[in-house]
Amino acid sequence: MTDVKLENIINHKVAILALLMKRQVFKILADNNLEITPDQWVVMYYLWEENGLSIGEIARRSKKDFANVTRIVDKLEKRKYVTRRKSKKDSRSYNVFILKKTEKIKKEIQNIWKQASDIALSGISISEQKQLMRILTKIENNVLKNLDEDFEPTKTNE
Amino acid sequence: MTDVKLENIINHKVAILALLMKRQVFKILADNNLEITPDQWVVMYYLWEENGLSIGEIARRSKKDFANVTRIVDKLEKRKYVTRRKSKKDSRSYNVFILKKTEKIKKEIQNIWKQASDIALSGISISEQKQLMRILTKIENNVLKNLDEDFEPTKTNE
DNA sequence: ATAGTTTGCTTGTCATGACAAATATAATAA
DNA sequence: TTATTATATTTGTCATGACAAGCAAACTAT
Repeated sequence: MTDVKLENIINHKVAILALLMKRQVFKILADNNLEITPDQWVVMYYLWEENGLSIGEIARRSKKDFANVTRIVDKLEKRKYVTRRKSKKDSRSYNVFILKKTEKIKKEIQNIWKQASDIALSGISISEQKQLMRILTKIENNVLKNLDEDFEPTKTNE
Repeated sequence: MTDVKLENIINHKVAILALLMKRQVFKILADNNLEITPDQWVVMYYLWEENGLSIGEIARRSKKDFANVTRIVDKLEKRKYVTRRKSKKDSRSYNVFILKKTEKIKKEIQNIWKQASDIALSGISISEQKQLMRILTKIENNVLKNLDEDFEPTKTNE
């Protein structure tokens, strides 16, 4: 037998789709001369939701790696989109604040995500969309649960 | 208004899920002491399907960037999984061939994908799975179509 | 045949992801 | 208090993705 069909594996399907979608957003961003990346925007998004988050909190919310969030914030800081300020409560920690410059591009970037989403979902009914999101959330939880288990392999001390 | 909810954007949903799934497969590969990455395995997969593909053909089939396929093949070559041979038909081109060493890990890696897939899909019925794959394929085609359009912005000469 | 174009691949650069190691500070235990 | 441990962040390394530039071979038009 020809064994596993890569195209039928959900992991691969999702990986390819994510790749294509990211490529698409990159192109739209480039076409609009926005010098910001999708991941930088994701970090800014969480700051718009709650300004002054710490690096660690951004990492947790965005599900990104701490180290990588550090570097994304570095770049945003260099480009004057955000500032770091040492936390008064915990001097190991930094709070990241959005600067005014971001206001100008906020709407524009939101439009781009909307655009990308509309293209992706064209011809897909609302009920299908809901169904899709529901199943994806279920899968996400499955994977998250499994990843968590790895960190606590034996709960001997509870 | 709080504008766009990132969690509800399909692009972001898929991106996060892809991230988590990749993280999961990475962990499983590490746990099994396999010194090969998911993307390297994807390249090998296409070679198992058809041995002797060119770099370009692998890139097309895997939807990866040419440049990146070059580098993945470099690494696979260094680790003695594949060899490059200059094509007789087109001396710009290389054919990539799988070496015997890969046989040993083939089954093992297939099992890992299967495992990862099973975890992701646990509690999701077959009909939901089919529905999911169908919608994802539809979205994939939407995005692909849109990406293609960018390369031929004005079809004046047809 | 020659110039211009296309194609196949490589190399370089930047952004990111995963992970490990290092640092500083905080919290906790002895 | 002091030693140990935990936490927050940073830095370094490797793999990959996107993209641009470069090179060589193939193709095309004149």
